[in-house]
Amino acid sequence: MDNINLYDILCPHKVKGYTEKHFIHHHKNDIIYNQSSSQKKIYLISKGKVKVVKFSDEGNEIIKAILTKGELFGEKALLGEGGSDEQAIAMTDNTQLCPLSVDKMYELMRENGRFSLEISKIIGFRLRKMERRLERLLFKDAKTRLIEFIRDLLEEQKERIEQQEREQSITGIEIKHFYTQGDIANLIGTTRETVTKLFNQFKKDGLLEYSRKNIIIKKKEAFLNLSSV
DNA sequence: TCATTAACTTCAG
DNA sequence: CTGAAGTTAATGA
Repeated sequence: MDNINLYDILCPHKVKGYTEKHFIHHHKNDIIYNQSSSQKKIYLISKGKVKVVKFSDEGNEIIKAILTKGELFGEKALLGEGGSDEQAIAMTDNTQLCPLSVDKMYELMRENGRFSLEISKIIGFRLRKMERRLERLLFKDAKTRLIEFIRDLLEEQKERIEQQEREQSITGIEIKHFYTQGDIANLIGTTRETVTKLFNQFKKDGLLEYSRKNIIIKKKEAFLNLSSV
């Protein structure tokens, strides 16, 4: 996955016909859209954190993704899919979004092949990622799920990390992230406490260290070779 | 092995 | 200062 530099392509008013006023602001827990929003739009996050959730019949929420600056959501509208029971909710105050109507999106895609390609890549990638996540939740234990979650992050930041490996000594690999332990717990279907415990266990084993902004992988090889059930 | 509860400490805004 | 995040331990499925 290359840089998700969609933000550069889309939002900074490079898009003709867009004015300053196309930003939307949300507060924490605001619903950005839900099943009944007829106005289907694609959103690009320019500030804050957003979760895409779905509610089961019992009413508990299943978190499908947690997204942040530069990332895109609402892409189901593009596929014409009735991804109906899906909601997007702001997780932070002062969440800032760029909405794009589906029509505008199509227009852009028609006019600009490069843009169109980027979008398909992102959507494809997202879908695959979600599938993998679901599979994991069904068959693996919490520890494995966390390991694979981190592997996904590694994969996503591959280019940046490889460059880092070349430039720096072998003391560690830095994965940047924006997840709290609670977020991670939600995404891998476990509890905050368990995530804490696992991170501490990894730390004790000298494999990696978690902090709010990054995860440092100390022993990549050892980590990658960890139990894959 | 892990979720749950619950009490506690630390952190960020 | 306050609420959120993170930690730790006990308990039980």
